Amino acid sequence: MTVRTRIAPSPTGDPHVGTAYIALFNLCFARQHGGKFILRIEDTDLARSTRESEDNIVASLRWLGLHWDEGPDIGGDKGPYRQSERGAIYQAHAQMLLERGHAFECFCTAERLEGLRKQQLAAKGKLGYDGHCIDLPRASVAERKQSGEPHVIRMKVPETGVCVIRDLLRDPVNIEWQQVDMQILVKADGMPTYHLANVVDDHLMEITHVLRGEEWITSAPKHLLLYQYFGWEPPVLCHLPLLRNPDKSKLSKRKNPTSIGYFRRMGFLPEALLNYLGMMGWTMPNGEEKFTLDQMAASFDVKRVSLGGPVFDLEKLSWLNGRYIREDLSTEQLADRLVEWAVNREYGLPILRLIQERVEKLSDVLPKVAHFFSPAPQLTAASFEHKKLSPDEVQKVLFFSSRALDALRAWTAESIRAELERLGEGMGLKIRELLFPLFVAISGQPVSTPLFETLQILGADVSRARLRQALEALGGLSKKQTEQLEREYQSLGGSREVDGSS
RNA sequence: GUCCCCAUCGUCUAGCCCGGCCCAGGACACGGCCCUUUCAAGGCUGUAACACGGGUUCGAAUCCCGUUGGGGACGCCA
Repeated sequence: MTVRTRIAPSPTGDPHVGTAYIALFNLCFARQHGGKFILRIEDTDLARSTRESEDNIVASLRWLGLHWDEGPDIGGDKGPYRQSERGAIYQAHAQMLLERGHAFECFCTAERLEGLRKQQLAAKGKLGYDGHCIDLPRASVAERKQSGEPHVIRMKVPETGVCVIRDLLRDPVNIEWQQVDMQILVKADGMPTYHLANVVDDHLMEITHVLRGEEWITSAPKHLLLYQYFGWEPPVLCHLPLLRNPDKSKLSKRKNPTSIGYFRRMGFLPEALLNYLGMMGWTMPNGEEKFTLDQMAASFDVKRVSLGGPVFDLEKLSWLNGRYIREDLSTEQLADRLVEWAVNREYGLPILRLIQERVEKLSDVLPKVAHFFSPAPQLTAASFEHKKLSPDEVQKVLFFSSRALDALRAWTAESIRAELERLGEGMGLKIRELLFPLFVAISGQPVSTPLFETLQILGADVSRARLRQALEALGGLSKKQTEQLEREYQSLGGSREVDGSS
């Protein structure tokens, strides 16, 4: 038996706790059944998939204490899709589907598809491809391909009948084929989409069980159908509940800290975080809440997973973390952990570099760098009083900055600077005015370590959390205000909301 | 809008599959008391839930149907 988890790299390479959550359950499931657990990090979106972000993901998961088996070598490499041989494998498989009549070339333009979507939306009917290119004559297809007209490959889907999904937890789930879209399998750039790559990889890697997030249920029919088209045995599927924000929506970085790096930075112990993840939707048979990975794996039973989406509760995580510090660590060990956490060179050196020329005594250091090692500062509206900026403007700056930073691809001081400068221009504010609320939000004071570098070192998630907390200290934003600000931000040329997930 | 999933304290959950032992148990948070030079921690304790309506049954948190509510999917993202 082989179980796998598949992970898409986030742009910053800092994986989502949801990723670790799924990986944890896969690992326990595999161990319980004496099988292998394989974890693949890959993305067909080449712009996102860098060696560096992959390494970061591996490092974060290892820090948590998660381990996995080496998967089989597909196409002569262990790496991602960018490897040419891998690309050829998907091409060949797509070709196979084309020849067997299970797929077709589609030349529809983005404009046509958009128009179609608008029509469908207006008609309040179901959304999806209308089959425009499904019966194109062979000769015409060949000709248009010859002339270099961009095209994609879509899968065909039965017009009638029902797809029965056997799920370990919610068996059976019935979805009518009519509801299933003619999914694009190969993009215009020749790269496979997740759906094709996923099925082909899993088969070649001899994956027998797939435990993944609930968000995949509705695309399961596509995957099952591909297995059928290829004549392969599909894996056993199991869809786990999704981690939630306090408002019950899918756990997202806009509303919560979600990256493993955030929890690490805020001083959570990996064993506590992993333990906490283990009690999301799952309990030990004896009801014990504190348990190690080994204990969890030893008594794991997927049937004990409860299906309601668990809300990620920072308070309970903190309590559990406290238990680990109190109960499992000697004072010597605590000292070691603290040193390892705080004054290691990787994290500490860049910080010292920022303050070395601003201190006269060693005792000046700690107060100046406190915001790198402490929870969010206690802020009130008074903290943000400024002779030029009105409270409304302060709020606006915080909101816009947070939105602007969300869209950033690379979390570096340089890109942060560029983005904020652009924002300042758009808002007609001097950079020093724009930066004032940010200094306060991040460090609790109007003057502090250089902001862009500070943000980089703190990381995207911690920074985001501080901005969010600052906004709350200012009284919070109503839904209406948020919408209003969002519109204003759009009119400034800001990008739309994006939320990376796994 | 269409389809799918889900539904026990504010939150995480036990119980549900195999109806009675459940006027529902534990944990976080919150309140009280004890311990204590302070604050924590610890001990004791309190408030707090089977979404609603119909069935089935001698009996339903547990089974069935409906309603409501929440979530997810509907991308040349994963």
